[in-house]
Amino acid sequence: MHLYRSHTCAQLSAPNVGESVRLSGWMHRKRDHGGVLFIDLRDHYGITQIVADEDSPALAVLEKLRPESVVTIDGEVKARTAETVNKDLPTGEIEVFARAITVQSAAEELPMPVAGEQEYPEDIRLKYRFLDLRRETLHANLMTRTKIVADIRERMSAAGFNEFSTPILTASSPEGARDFLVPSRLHAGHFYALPQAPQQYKQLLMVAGFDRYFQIAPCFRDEDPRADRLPGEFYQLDLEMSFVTQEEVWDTMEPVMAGVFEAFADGKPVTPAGEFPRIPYAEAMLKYGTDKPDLRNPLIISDVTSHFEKSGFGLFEKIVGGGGVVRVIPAPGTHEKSRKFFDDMNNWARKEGYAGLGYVTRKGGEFGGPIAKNHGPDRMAELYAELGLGENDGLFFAAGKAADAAKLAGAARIEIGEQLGLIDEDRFDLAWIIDFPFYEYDEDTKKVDFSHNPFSMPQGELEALESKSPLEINAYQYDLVCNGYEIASGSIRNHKPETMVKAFEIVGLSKDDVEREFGGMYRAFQYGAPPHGGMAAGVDRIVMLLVGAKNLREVTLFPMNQKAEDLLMGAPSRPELAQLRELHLRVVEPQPRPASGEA
RNA sequence: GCGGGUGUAGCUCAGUUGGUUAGAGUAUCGGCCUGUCACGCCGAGGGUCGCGGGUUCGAGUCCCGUCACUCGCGCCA
Repeated sequence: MHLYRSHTCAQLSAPNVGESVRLSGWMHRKRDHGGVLFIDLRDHYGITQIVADEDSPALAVLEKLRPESVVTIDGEVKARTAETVNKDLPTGEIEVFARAITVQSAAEELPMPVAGEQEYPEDIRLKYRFLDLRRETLHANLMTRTKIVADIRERMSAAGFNEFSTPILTASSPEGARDFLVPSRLHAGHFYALPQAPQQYKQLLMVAGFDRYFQIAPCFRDEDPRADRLPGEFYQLDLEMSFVTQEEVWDTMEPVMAGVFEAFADGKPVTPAGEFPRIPYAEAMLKYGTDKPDLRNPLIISDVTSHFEKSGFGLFEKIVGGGGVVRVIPAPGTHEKSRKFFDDMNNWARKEGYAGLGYVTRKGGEFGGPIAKNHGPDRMAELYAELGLGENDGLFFAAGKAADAAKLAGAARIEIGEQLGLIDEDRFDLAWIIDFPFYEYDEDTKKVDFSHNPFSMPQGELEALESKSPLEINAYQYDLVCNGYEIASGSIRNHKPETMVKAFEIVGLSKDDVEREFGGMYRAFQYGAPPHGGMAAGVDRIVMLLVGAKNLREVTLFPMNQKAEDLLMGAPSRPELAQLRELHLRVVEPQPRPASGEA
């Protein structure tokens, strides 16, 4: 017989009754009745009940062992009597009567229990991640993740993509996020950088003629995390295609993305391939107040600025007069909501850091609230008619500079949708957001900068760069969104050196800068580069959506905490002095903050 | 860097208006128990109320500071 097991803890059922078997696993739960004792023996595959009584030499050993100890049980498969069958357990028709036990590894008292799905503090979960990962939900999430990744690989291969691994030690590039740097031993004062994405490499692969590339690629960015953004490192489905328009990228990837979602959506509806809405960025910002709209939310924001150019409501008139806008979010069927509901929304907006959220109530056709009073019932009725709102629909107002109003309206749309229970949780609504602006005006630096990816091709190419105002140029750039999350981002790349130089000139970088910062790629484009484009999809976020997790740590094996510390391995840590010397480094400790009064 | 939330036993939490010795469940340890599957029953141990300072006759409770965890803003092409 095998040293450790003849079966897994999920394999035995009625037909095995009478067999002598050997099982190994963790003691999930122990139920000690004195003369008889039950163990739920758990392994990766499932749970089997072990039973021992006074006829078994295992009884005395099992009584002393703590949960999560690892044991090997030799025993006999017995049918359970009708009253003792456990219908909730796949192996519930049988149990294994223990004849002998080998303790492989006894467990100490646990800092956090494995059995049960209680919540535990994040720092303890991370420090004892190996225990946390034994727990049912997290274990299942990670298994789903590996299946999703395998499924992605199959679909990408079937679509004619080839997987390549690109370097991890590479050069720092000045665009985008903060880099992680790796000091060079051989070159004093020089550093490698970990890739923020394999962006330049995959473009070089296209120049090298590989036509369709993909990779489940680790990416590294030294930025502060969010619930949907891991600190430090994350994985992307990175892909690139030659000789394609952006429409072909979408048409190629819709079946892959819809296919993966459908395969793991557990029957929940998914936007079918070929039917992903394509929403221009400007439209998304107006209608949803964000570039990553949750399309499960039926509320649509409208611009009603023209109604308030001359209004009895002085505040809006003043805002509009100053070049601002007024946006509205409907709150359908709120005639039975109390004043508190509307005031709470206003308080919510203030808490979020906005000036406030105005509102109009409407109950059986009667308008209420200060905005309606000052604006007048006739003009309110006119506004409602234009918006197609009914006699029991409330209306929220976000006013201010266009960008601020859009942001508030977008946040309010989400909040109202949630408060009114308008969002169908059991759906995956996918859509492309397209036509992103190529440049944006940075209020802080008072200059024009790339709004997203500087490697994107501007729509209209060189001619547009030379003839149009930078802020009017869109890029062949697109995001894929799902339920309010950005799950992929991509573009058709700028493969023409002269267009690149011009594009960078507009943000104040010279040809020399381009050659220095993107030397490899710039040089490659001098020797025959195919038009190409692609995208990168956040694997972590896709898994998070599919398993219904609210946080990326629930789908990540060994995540770091919010301060980018690995509490299990103890990273980052201080290196030995000798290591620093070898790397030509010296640490300059940060100065303690001066005590108040000394400054 | 900034703002919100949380912090009481290993863990999940309660703790009134500032008032006697800070409680419960669970886990742990001991005892009992032959059909449980979140087994049950009896008992015990377990606390710098995150930390520091202040107000007060008296602080888990009020004030100030700070730390940890977390969510968000900035940031993330």
